Amino acid sequence: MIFQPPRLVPIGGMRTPEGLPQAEARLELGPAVRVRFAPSPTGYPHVGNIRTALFNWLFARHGRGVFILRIEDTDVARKVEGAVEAIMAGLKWLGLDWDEGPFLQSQRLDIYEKHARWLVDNNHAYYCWCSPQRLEAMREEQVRRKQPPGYDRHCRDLSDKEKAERAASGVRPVVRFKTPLEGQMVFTDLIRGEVAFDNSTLDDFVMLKSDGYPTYHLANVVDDHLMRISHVMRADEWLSSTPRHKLMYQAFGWELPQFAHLPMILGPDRSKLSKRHGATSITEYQEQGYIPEAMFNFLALLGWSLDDKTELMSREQIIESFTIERISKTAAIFNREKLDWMNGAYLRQMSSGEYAARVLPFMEKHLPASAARPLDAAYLAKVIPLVQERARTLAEVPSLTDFFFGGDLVYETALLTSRTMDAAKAVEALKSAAAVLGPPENWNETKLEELLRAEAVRLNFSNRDYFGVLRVAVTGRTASPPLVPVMVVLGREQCLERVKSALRKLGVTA
RNA sequence: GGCGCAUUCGUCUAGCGGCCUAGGACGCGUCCCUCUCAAGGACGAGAUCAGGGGUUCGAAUCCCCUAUGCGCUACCA
Repeated sequence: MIFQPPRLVPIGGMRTPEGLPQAEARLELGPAVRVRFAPSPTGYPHVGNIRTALFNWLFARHGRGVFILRIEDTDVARKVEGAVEAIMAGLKWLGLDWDEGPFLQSQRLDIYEKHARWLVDNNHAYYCWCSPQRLEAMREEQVRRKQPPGYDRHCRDLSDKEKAERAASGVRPVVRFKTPLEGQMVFTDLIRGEVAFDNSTLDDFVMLKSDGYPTYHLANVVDDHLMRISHVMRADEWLSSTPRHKLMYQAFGWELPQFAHLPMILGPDRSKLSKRHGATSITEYQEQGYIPEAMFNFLALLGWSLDDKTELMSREQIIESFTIERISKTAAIFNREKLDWMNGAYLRQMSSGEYAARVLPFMEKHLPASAARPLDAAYLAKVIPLVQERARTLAEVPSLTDFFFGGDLVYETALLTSRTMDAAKAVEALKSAAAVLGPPENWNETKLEELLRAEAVRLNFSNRDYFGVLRVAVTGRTASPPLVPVMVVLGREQCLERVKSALRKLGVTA
């Protein structure tokens, strides 16, 4: 159901050889910018993958072009169940909408097979029957002799008789590309400039596997051409594959797209991002209470910048100013602390209504069972604004506010006392507070604040000490939003109850 | 090992020959505000621009070498 072929019509004028499917385009003249995000569903999408998607999307939106989603599911063995769904969910979460696709390469096998056969028929590729064992032994030997590993081209020059024999053996061959033995592949990368590779360092790579599936190289090149991709924007790890791809474009007689290899995103240990680096999947960030606006902004700044100072930018502003020219060349380490800060900054600038709506799912899920479900929306609306500027992620909010919902507070009695406040003084302070909290007519913020401050002065307590014990008694903790507003939300009954409970902890029974 | 790419504060980055005694942000420290925690404000520490050679009147910026890091080197992507 996820495969929705766009309405494509063939166009003329391409230099595709006869007998092959012709390139397609949405209209006679497609937009100049056509880019794609082409993940392989071998795992859940991490921030590096998503950053690549984001840059492609930004480039498309900036240039009023087309953003295509293509799933490169050509590795049957490594395919992970649910990965495609996770990829799409991640894109949707960040608001990266695609204009065409998702295309599934596994449903286009005949296309790649045709192209591979065309290359064989036209002497650009050949069948190879070498067994995995032979290849393995060959590699070991090469490593042992300190030679660069690579296919020894054993099947490249088989006689017709030998080919016929092997074909008759029933062993399913792979198709290998016939890499020129000499010469150089030079191409211009939009980010790195001119890059050159000697063909002699390239071996005859496999394009079509024996199971009939294409390798990345074949499927990627064929699809990029067929889908009329104008700019191939992908992670830096693909840079050294680009000469192979150019060779294929040349063999097919196709026009080369532009290339832009993005700097990698590294883990804290400076290595390629992987499962070992904690929350790698983008969906985990969502669960941890990061909001898409912040993630979008943060990711955009990982390898791209607007100028020397602007950090917080709207999605529109980023689209407007996004250019390849301003993408940096150097790999970046994913800095969680800065994301936390940025997420907090986005959370703080949100309207309280919007904020409450975003927090609600986290409250429903993480608040203790003592909070009756469904949660009281009106009560929540009073509680949540008290922590809006205090949380860096939405996931922190339940634990910051749980004392608003619990019945009995659980805390160490020692919290009620301090260096400047022994048990006797704590009792004195709490008793005086209880007297203030008693009369219902005292229950508004200004009055309570005024009276409590007066009590602190009268009993010769610092505000810090006086409000401190009261805070522990009422919230069960030493840090909280401003006490008086907290108490007003909590209500008279609850507060008195808790002050009494604190006094009991201190040995006061009356 | 071979090939390729990269190299500015701990981290993200600005810088594309003189505006740089290198700017911003996160984090960190101090102070202010303050009932605590945050938020906010002020100030500060932190980079001999990987090292060495050139080119130039002048280099973080251009060239070369070295070092280091990363990537690729699969019938993985």
